[in-house]
Amino acid sequence: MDNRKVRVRFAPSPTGALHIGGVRTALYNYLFARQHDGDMLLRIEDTDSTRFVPGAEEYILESLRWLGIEIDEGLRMNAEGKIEAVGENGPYRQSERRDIYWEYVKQLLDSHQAYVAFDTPEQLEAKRKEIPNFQYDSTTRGMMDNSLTCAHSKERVENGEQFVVRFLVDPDETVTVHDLIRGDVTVNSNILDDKVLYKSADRLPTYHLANIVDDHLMGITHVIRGEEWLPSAPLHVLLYHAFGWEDTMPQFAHLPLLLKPDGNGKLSKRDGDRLGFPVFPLEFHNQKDGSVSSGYRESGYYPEAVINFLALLGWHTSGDQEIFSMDDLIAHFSLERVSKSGAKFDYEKGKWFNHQYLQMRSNEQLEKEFRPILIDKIGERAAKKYSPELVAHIIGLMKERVSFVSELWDQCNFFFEAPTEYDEKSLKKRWKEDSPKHMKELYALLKAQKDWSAEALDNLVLPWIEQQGYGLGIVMNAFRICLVGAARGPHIWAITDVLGKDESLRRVEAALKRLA
RNA sequence: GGUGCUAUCGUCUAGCGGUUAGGACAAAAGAUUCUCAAUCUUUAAACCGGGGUUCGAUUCCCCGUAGCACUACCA
Repeated sequence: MDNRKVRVRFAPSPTGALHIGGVRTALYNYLFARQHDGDMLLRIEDTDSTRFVPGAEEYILESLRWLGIEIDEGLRMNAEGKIEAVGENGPYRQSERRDIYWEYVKQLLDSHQAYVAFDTPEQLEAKRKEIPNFQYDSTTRGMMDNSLTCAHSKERVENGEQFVVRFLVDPDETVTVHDLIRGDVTVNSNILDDKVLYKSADRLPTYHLANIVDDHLMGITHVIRGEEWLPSAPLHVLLYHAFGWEDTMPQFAHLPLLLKPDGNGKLSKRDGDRLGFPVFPLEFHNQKDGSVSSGYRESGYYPEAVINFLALLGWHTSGDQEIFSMDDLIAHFSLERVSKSGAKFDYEKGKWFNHQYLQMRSNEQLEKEFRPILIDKIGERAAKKYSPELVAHIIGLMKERVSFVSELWDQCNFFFEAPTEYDEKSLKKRWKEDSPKHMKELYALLKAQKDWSAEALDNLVLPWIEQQGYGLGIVMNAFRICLVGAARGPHIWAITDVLGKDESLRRVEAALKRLA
């Protein structure tokens, strides 16, 4: 069984935006598949018709495409944004596989490993109230309304009465789940209940049945999923046994959960709103409840940074390496090195990763990303005056200090716009009584200067300051305020270099008018 | 309540019986500079508690404690 080709699947349900924890599950599946030259499948688990959210499926597939998680089989989004189904094992939406599941449900019914139950939700609710810790199992099914207790259940089904099919769990059996991350997990079957496998109301199976049947039919070799599934894994093992599929039962790996950055509990949609960071890869407009959730893409993250960040939440190599490309991850990833405990989500570190990836980009690349922002800020006509080369040069001066392209404007705005007001704090600290006098003299000095190179200005202004007996810091900072409007920015000659002589002098003039 | 999983700096983690318990984020300090950042250097910061096993436990076992998950005709 172990020389089969590795096949893993990501099987989200279209009940909303793809949670960042789900993204990590998809990523780990993908890394594992690629590393073993296996297949990555995508299947949609939409067996709960009541929770379906329009657009969620598209959203999930688009997210994976954006992140560079490629799907080999099943549903995926192509470059044109169209959803396509590839592979021989379809359909890949569970809602389209009704007939398949019913065949297998019948098989279990015929072999007396499952039975039909007529108890209504209301009756079950009443039982739970009546009996503390009520569980539908070997100790209670004899007093419930099902084919085990009712002689004419066949007729009732034929008469169209609503029913469910329950899995018959034998008591006092030891069930062992071998988990690739946690080792053997053993439970007694007494704690398991007779899970509902199928509902006649919508003619759809529940997750448990659909999951096992699909994984079997699709030749899945490794089930890599969130830890929340660990408690039901013994049930799944029992189902494989019931069908006689022991030999091809996939191996399990239950991933640790992503936890809230503060406090306790697993990361939820609300935490994003509450703490001000995205918990979804892309912005999502929920058509069902009208809510809008922010996304990493729209927040200015690079997919590589999100991938890198997520990969390290719950997995690490033995070395000190922090920056991993997708190829690096594929080369180094192993399930054995996945942590067993949950990881608190540290948004600050996510920003740091984006900073790293932004620094790796060329100025020319960043210029392309920044250009729309520039146009938005100063208008198309004004932006045209700045060549790609010049803007790339400006970005080169400032990129080290930002984590996102969107932060570039606040750092670079003075290159494109003369100050219209002067930062009060800077003035208080850096604009002295003598500053107007200094600036007037500096203005005259610079006006007479022909060579405007940084080197020439340095050789001109510094000796002059010394000659006059002025303080270097006092003059330069006042000059900076004239040019920038505040005490910030790169080296002063880098600024004069970009602005040029005319604009630099104009700004000194303007400042003198306002501040003298 | 029941069942299961987990437990190293504030956070993500390295460590797989003997280490000055390492790295990164965040924090602090210093250096640098005309400013703000960035950068560099440095500092502070952890083995949940108790029993075993062992010459020796952060590491292995048990108990406790805590956290998390599950406990639906949801996935």
